[in-house]
Formats: sequence, C-alpha cells, structure tokens
Amino acid sequence: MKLESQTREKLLKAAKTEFMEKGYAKASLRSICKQADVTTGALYFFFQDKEDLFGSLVEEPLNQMHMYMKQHYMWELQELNNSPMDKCDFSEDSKTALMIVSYMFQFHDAFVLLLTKANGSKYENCTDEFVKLTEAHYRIFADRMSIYYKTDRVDDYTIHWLAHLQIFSFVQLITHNITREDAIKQMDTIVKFMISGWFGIYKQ
Amino acid sequence: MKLESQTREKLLKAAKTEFMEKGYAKASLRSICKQADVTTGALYFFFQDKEDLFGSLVEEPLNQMHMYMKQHYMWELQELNNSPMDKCDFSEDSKTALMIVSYMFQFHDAFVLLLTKANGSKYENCTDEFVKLTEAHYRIFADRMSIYYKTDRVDDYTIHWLAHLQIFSFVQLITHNITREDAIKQMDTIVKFMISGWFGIYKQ
Amino acid sequence: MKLESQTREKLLKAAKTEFMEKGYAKASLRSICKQADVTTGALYFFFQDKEDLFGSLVEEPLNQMHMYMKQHYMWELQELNNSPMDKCDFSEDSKTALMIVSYMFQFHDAFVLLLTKANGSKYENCTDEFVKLTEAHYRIFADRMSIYYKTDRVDDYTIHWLAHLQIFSFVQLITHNITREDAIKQMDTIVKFMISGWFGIYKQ
Amino acid sequence: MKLESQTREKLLKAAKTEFMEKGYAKASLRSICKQADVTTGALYFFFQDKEDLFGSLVEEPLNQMHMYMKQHYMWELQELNNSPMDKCDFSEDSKTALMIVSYMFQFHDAFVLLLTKANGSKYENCTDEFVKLTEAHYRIFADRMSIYYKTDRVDDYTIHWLAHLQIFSFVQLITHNITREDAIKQMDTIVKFMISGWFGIYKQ
DNA sequence: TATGAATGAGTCTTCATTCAT
DNA sequence: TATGAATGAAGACTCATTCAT
Repeated sequence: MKLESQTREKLLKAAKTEFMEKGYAKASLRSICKQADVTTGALYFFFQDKEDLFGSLVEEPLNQMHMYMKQHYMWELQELNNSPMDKCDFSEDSKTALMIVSYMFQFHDAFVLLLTKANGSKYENCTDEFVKLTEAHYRIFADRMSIYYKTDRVDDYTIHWLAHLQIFSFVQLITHNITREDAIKQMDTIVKFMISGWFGIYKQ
Repeated sequence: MKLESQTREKLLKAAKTEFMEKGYAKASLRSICKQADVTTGALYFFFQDKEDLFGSLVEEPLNQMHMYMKQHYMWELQELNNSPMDKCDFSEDSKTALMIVSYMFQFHDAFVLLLTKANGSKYENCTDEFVKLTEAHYRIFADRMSIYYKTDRVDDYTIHWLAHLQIFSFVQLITHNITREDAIKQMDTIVKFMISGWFGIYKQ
Repeated sequence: MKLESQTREKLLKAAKTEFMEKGYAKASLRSICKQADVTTGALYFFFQDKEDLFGSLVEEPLNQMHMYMKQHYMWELQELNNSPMDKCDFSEDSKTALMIVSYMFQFHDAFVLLLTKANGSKYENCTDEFVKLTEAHYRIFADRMSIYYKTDRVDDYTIHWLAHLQIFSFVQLITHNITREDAIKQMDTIVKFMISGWFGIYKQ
Repeated sequence: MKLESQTREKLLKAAKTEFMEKGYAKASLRSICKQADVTTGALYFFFQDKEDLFGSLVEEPLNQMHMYMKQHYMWELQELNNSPMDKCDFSEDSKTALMIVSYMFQFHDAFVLLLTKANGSKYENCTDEFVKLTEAHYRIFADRMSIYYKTDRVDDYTIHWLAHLQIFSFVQLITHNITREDAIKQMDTIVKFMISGWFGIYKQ
C-alpha cells in the first residue's frame, strides 16, 4: 500500500466535488486544480488525463462490485445445480440484494459518480455491464423456472428488461438521498415487488 | 415558395443525427452546419440558439405527451371516483400503457433524444416530469387499495420508485432497437409484471 | 419634400430608440428591424448602410447648426469691424448662446445622438467641428481684446480650450434631462461665468 | 526567473496600443494576441477576460487618483472649518490642480484610456465618479461663499456643471498632445479662469 | 417596394494537454 | 515532485451586408 501523497489526495477530493457537481463532461480540470490549490502540471504528474483522474475515483469499487457479483452468481448457480429439481425459490435474492446495496453504500460517492455522472467518459455505459451479468444469471434462472412450471421460455428481451429493472432499482437507492438503513428497508419492498412480478409473468 | 425551407429541413436532419450521436452537450453546431452544408449564420437565421434547435426536434412531442398523460390520468381519476368502492382493479392500465407507447413510437426519434440525449439542455430532467405525473396518480391509486385491502399506507418513496420504474420501462422500449409491434407485445409483459408486483406489496 | 414612406418612418423611429439605448457601435440593425417590424432588406432599400441610417437621424440638424453658427459668427465679425475700436464687449454672447440652445432643443434627440451616441460612426468627432468654428471666432475676439487691454496675445491652446469649454457647456444642457426653459435659465449662468472667466485671463 | 513575465508585458503593450487605437469596444483580443506574437490561450492565462486586461492597464492609477482626491478634499474641508469665517479664498485650488495634473501625467496613457477609450467597459462612466467627488466639495464651498457674500444659494445643477467643467478641463490636458510642463502652465490659466468665473456667478 | 434567406468573417472565451525547468 | 507558462483548436454566437425574387 503506497504512501499517499497529500497533493494527490487534495486533487482527488477536489475532483470528486467537481465531478459530482457538473458531471464528467462538464467538469473542468482547471477548476479542479484551483479548488485543490495545485497546479495543472501536478495533476498531470499523478494522473494521465481526465479519464484517469475520474477512473481513480471509481475504478476500484467498480471492479470489486463486478467481482462480487460474478462470484455471487457463480455460487448461486452451483447451489441451483446441487439442489433438487423441485426447489425453485427466490430465497437467495434478498441476500444478494443486501450484499449489493451494502457494497454500494460503502463506496457511495464512487457509485453515484459511476452511475449518474460518468457521461462522456468511458464509464458512461457501465450500467450495461452490471445488467449483462444480472441478465446472464436471470436467463439461467428463468429457464429453470420455465421447466419447473412447464411454461414457455421467457424471451431474451424480457430477461434483459428485468435485469435492467433490477439494476435500475439499486441505482435509485443511492441516487436519492436516503440513509443506508432506509435503503435496506426499501430494498425489501423492491425484492418483494420483483418476486411477485416474476411469478406474474409465469402465471396464466 | 417552399412551405418548409429546405435549409431548415437539412439543418434539422443534420442536428438530429449529431444529437443522436453525441448527445446535446457534446454536439457541435459547427459540425451540424457542415453536415447540412450550410453556414453558421443560416442556422442562426432559423433557430435562436443551440437549445432552440434541440427544442425544435423535441418540444412538440414532449408537450403533447404531457397533455395526453394529464388528460388520461384525470379521466381515470373520475372513473375511479364514480366506480363502487369494492372495484379496485388495473383494467385501465393496459390501455394507458398502449397509448403512451403508441405515441412514443409515433415520434420515436424525438423521444430518444429527449430521454437519453438531452443531457446539458433544459430538457435533461424531463423524465422527472413524467415521473411526477405518474407518481401523483399512483399515490391516489395506492391509497385506494390500502383502504380496500385494509393494509398500511404505502410510503411515498415506494410510490416514487414505482412511478420511476414504470416510466423507465417505457423508456427502455424505445431505447432498445425494437419495432413498434414488439414493443407493444413487450408492454403486455411489463404490465403483467407490474400488476403482480403491486399486489405483492399489499400481500402479507 | 418627398412623401415619406411609412416603413422608412418606422425604421427611423426604431433606429432612434436603439441608438439612444446602445450608442452607434453597439446598436444592432437586426434589433432595429425587429423593433420596426420590418425586414433587413427593407432597411437596405431605404438606407445604404448603418452609417447612412444614423446619418438620416442627425445629418440635417448637424448641417443646419453648422450653417447657423457660421453665419452668426460672420455677422458678429462684421459688427466688430464696423464698431469703434473702444467698443469691446460680450453683449452679443447671450444672443448667440440662446440661438444655439434653442436650435439644439428643437432637434433635441438628434443632438443627443450626435454628441453622445455617435461613437464608432463618422460623426464621432463632430464636436470638434463646432469647436473649430467657435475657436476661430474666439481667436479673433481674443486678439481684439489683447489690443484693447494692451496685454499679451492669448495662446492658441487656451483659445482652443475655451472654445471646447463653451461647446461642452452646451452639450451638457441637452445631455442632462432638463427642460428647454431650465436650459435657457442655466445658460445665463454659463454665459455669466464664461465672461467673468475671460476677463480673469486678461487681468493681472 | 523573470519577475515580470515577458509575455505578460508584451500583451500589456499590445493591448495598450490596440485600446488606444480602437477603444475598448472595438479592440480585438485576437488582434492583440497577434500583435504580441502570443496565442489566445496565453492571454487567458494572464488575464481573466477582456475587461481584466483593460483593467490591468488602468485600475491602479484610477484607484490612486480617487484616493488622492478624497484625501485632498477632506483635508481642504478641515482647513475651511478651522479658518475664520471671513477667509474665503481659492488659494488651495492651484495646489489641488497641480497635484491632479501631475498624477495624471505620471500615468498619462492609463488616464487617456480611462477617460477617452473605455467605452463599452465597466469604466465607461469613470468620469462621473470624479465629477461626483468634485461636486460634493464644490457644494460645500459654494454654500460657504453664499453665506459670506450674502447671496442666494447656487443651485445644484450649476454646481454639477461647474464640477464637470473642472474635470473636463483636466481631461483636456492629457487628451491633447502636450507636455507635462505645458499642461501645468495651461492649468494656471484654467484656474485663473475658473476662479474669475466663480466670482462672476456671485456678482450682481 | 419589400422579402427573407444566406453569407462568412468576426466576437470572446474555454479547454485538455504539454513541457522546459 | 511540482511549477506555471503556453498551446491551438474548438466552443457558441453576432454582425453588417447581399441578392434573387
């Protein structure tokens, strides 16, 4: 773990403020440097360019989240394969959601930047990545349910939409100014709603 | 004498392309003019400024949609008031959704611009307006259901989230490249999902 | 006298307003046309260019004033030559001043434009013309007094400054928002002051 | 390490030339940069905007002059209050004038810019400030004289005009191309003229 | 008489980035 | 480590003027 330079820290702090206020595209490096009481050159010593600066604020939480989700979904898949064919519930969903929300709140600002202020940067479509992961998982799960309930296969668009809906709901939780506790409470409602919704699709 | 100036049309076409590609903020008027093979001055003869140009592509469908939604919700409210207290269903929802989706597809590009490319313009929060309208309507409907099912009042945040979810689902329909027909089919699934979700919230 | 077109009149009126507000340089022909509810082309039918438009508002009063002053000074010169050598007073000055102020008030707006709003146009140094005329007259008068009072010749710079002072005082009268009556009253003070000042220069 | 950046100096020099030639409004930053052989960006590194560039040429002398005048007038006021009631002369006026003219010549160009080339900038009415200061002082002095000579109070418009006349005379001195020495000589005439003029107003 | 579309050089200003020191 | 001067292209927008109709 490297000893963090004070200048670098000042820059990161100022950058966070600026990006939060104006979003990636409209943020001004000049303005960040001034706020950090640091020269332009200094910024370019610590960061390659604007994108790198933004990345320094969000990359790690983003990658971690990806990893967590992948691992979690892999584990759930195993569970599913090991369980008897007639077991087909959403019991794990609350836990998954709790994990995701918890992690998001741990790096609250990074995720706000990532999910609502990244327009113009290479992260602007980062939501899609989360959607893709979730989508893959939902695809498998949905097929399992189709077999179990003997219904038609749910089409890909619907799966995509459902995944997007799920991610969107998480995004909402950190976008709106609520506390971690309220978010978790709210998450319960979300999960309840989503599960009921899923069953609705399978019902005739 | 051409009723619609050819230059104006060329500009609008080029503008649409540019805004679609880069979004409002990053779009360049210079680039638009070049693409339209027209001088800067010409653009400013037809449009007041960048925002006016964008508005010309977007304003009318937006206003119409607002009007339609307001009218529709008002009408539904009356229906609700006139119906017996024990009637409490979602029968109108499909129709509402159909109307909205139909209108959106009629001005497909305008709504794509409005809902996903307006960042930086005065329309950047236009989704919120739709959410607000829907929210108000949901609030009333939810209270009615609470009374009917003798459950606790659904809290405001949940109502807000539900409205946002609904709008988000519509936005998805025109954002993803699907035909009007597929969108309408998809919409059925959405409505089914949403209704089931609603009931899920009221269930113990 | 030509039958004045209504459009031309509207343009002149709008132009006067615009020039008064913003001055020649910052005035916008577009803005004038819009205010006059007339197209750009129309303006260029009636006027050659911006300068011509401005000129149409001020040229005539300007020329008239020049003529009046020239004539008046010529007449005064004759009077001076015809009068006995020991007559050397300022008795005519009040009349001259009255004439000038009266004429200025008759075309009040034109002179305000000319004297305070002409920056950027060919009239921007029009004051100098008036100064020159007055200067020439003062030169002669001062020399006469020098001979009479047996003093040194008043140097050219002083003459120039005195002429400028005189003109400046007139300009002040129409620049500040006072009525014609108050201006004339004020003019008496000015003349009294100026004459006393003159004598002060000749005194030891 | 140069204390005064050469580029900044070049810019200031070019700016002075340009402003002198065309006045604030018509001066072009592009032209200034070209003349200084410097890029646009460089200008904006040293100066915030056009007004700041102009201000850098002008602000300090302006403020100093204000201070000097205020201090001087305050001092004169004290003198007046401490002196016997029958003392009522203009003995200080020459000194005041000398000070003002001296200071103006010390920053000759700055005052030319300020007084004749500032149209369009925030300094365009700076003359008025000087007039106001002088006016306030004249008001007091005139009232004193009225009491002493037992005449009617001189009205405000006259006081304003006199102050303006005084300032105008100073402006003339640096506007016309004369040396500091000639200006000081000339100033004597001006003071003599003004004093005689004042008395003229009080005479019957 | 008048329209109104079109020109194109010009305005000030902002920006991310570079580099010698 | 950091400075701070400098780049130069690009941004939106304004303007007086022209001209075919």
